[in-house]
Amino acid sequence: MPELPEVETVKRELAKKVTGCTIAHTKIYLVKTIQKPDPESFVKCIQNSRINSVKRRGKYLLFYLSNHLCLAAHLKMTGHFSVCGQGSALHKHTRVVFSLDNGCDLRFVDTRTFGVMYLLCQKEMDQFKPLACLGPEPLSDAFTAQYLFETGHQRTLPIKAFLLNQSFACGLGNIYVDESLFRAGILPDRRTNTLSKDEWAALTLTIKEVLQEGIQHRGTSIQSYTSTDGRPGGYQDRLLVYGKDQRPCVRCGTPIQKQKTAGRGTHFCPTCQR
DNA sequence: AGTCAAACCTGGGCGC
DNA sequence: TGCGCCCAGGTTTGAC
Repeated sequence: MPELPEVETVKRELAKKVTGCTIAHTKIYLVKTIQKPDPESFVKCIQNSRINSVKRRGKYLLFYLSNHLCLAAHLKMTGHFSVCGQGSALHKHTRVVFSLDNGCDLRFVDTRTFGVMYLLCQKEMDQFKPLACLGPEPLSDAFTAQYLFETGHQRTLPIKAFLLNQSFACGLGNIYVDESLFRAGILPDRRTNTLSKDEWAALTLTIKEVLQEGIQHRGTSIQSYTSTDGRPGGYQDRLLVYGKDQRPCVRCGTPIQKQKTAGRGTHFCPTCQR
């Protein structure tokens, strides 16, 4: 399940592998992956465009192209990109293939078919709602304890729901939210209006810490995620609560509990988190 | 303003 | 071995 560290890892690898390449042709295997424009226009517009850069915003991968276009891709739960030789066998769940002028394919493979792509004009990206409504990047200077406090302290939703809402903090998903809350010692269903300034400060730090460590270890590989060359990430070995239902807490030994909060499987230590 | 459920999907894990 | 069932999850949408 790609969250910010996984998407960032993919972005860095793709930037090395496809920057400067030209898209010679595109084949769409699953039409619904292409959300905008219609598939014919998508293929036509993208043909012969050069990939100038690869960036990330929240969980979106952004391919900036030579003709003032931008290809925005969201991996959702099981989407991933791979770069491979054009002769190599197609994976069963291949959804879109971009054939590049260097003899390689950029392939989008997505088992559960939730992943989506949009082709946008670079100048209309500010008005494109899914990108426009994203909150600040958690690893940016704009993401401060003061920002979180001001955004959260008058609301009454569970802190977990708050952090999963991409318009407050973009890029966080289920795994890194559980890990950040554990490290900050805050229960996932605490209402945002009950957090003290110190707790907002602690949470700000643990979010940045957890995401940075996630990136350092090239993301978390659970179920399906691998980076562009099929190598798994390594952060799953460092998780403290996510997926640890009934296992002893690393700090106090209390069994980690699992409950549903904000509609998500949520892991926490009932002793260390208050 | 917030909650909840449904929708979109497939594969893995479970019990039988 | 194989069947049926449930669950996982990011995001949007709509009902309440």
